Amino acid sequence: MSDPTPGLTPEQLGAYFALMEVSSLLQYAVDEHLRADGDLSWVQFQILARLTDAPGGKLRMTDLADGVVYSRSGLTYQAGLLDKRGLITRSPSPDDERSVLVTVTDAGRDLVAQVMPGHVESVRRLLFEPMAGRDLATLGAVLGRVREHMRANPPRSAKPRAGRARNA
Amino acid sequence: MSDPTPGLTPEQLGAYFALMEVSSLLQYAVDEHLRADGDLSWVQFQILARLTDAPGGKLRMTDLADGVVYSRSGLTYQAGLLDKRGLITRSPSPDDERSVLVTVTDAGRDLVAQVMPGHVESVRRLLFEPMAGRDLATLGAVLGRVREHMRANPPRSAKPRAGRARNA
DNA sequence: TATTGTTATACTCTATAACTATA
DNA sequence: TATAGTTATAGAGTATAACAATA
Repeated sequence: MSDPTPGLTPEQLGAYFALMEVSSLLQYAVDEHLRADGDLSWVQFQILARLTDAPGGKLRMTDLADGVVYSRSGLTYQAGLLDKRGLITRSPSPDDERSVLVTVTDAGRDLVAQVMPGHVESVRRLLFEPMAGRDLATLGAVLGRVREHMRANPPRSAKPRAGRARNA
Repeated sequence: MSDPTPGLTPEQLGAYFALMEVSSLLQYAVDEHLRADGDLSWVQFQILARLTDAPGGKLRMTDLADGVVYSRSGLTYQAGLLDKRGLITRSPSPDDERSVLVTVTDAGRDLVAQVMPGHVESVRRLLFEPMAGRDLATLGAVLGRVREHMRANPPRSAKPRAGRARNA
């Protein structure tokens, strides 16, 4: 980090570490709130939030896996937990009998609504409070571009099927 | 996310999600490389890198816990693994008999050196390739400021002692 | 009493591979 | 044959609390 960093300028290195630390601290804080306010992990919250946002509150497992989890069995596990708690429902898709349609229940929507204010407030306080309007615009633009770049350039060892469904 | 987001503008929400996804993808990719090139996890790499960077290659467990891990037992666990592999050494501190001084071994330094090029190259390719010089400057500055803000504002439920040593 | 660190334990989450069923 | 999903299993990592030792 002092010297053995050929290929990255000190400025880049600093930005890299700052990014990793900020996201780590943010996720930790947010996770804590979700846990306390609704007994939800970050992954579970994301699943519920995506469903809440989807038309009809329904998504296929595959669509859901996309971006939330890095393996299918991981999603099955999390969906199992949410199902047990009555926050989602799973049923075979009419279109494709192989697919499973996941649907948020009313209880699921209620829980999201219950947890959202505190969640959002954490993010606002920790991430955006110290940020000027101009900074926000740049940050959003840059990170958006980086995200697209990363999605288009999956790690060389991207698994053909078990990998993050993002690559599918 | 469509509506239930009082307190965050759509722009903020977008930046928030982009940040989380970018850091998640980056960490995943980087972790994969570290694992493949040196059988190291991200946490283990951070420990070794910090030691490599420290004067004399030595740090106390407490200093090391700071920022790397969220519990002391977690650090003990990771240090145990690195110790077993001969990458670090642990010995009682002369100054304070309670403390343990962790030292990188030559093998540890070698491993860091071996892993660093690929690591840095991943980061460069994924994170900085799509980034303009001006973007980098802003990103670094903003994230640096956010990091300071977060360090100064630990989550309300910061544990008195078990918490991330950062708060100690 | 407070701090440093370890240990025991329990638990969560993840990933791999094998398997079923449908397209 | 390829895709969607589940299951079994095994392993990595984490957190809590209890503990010992030093300041």
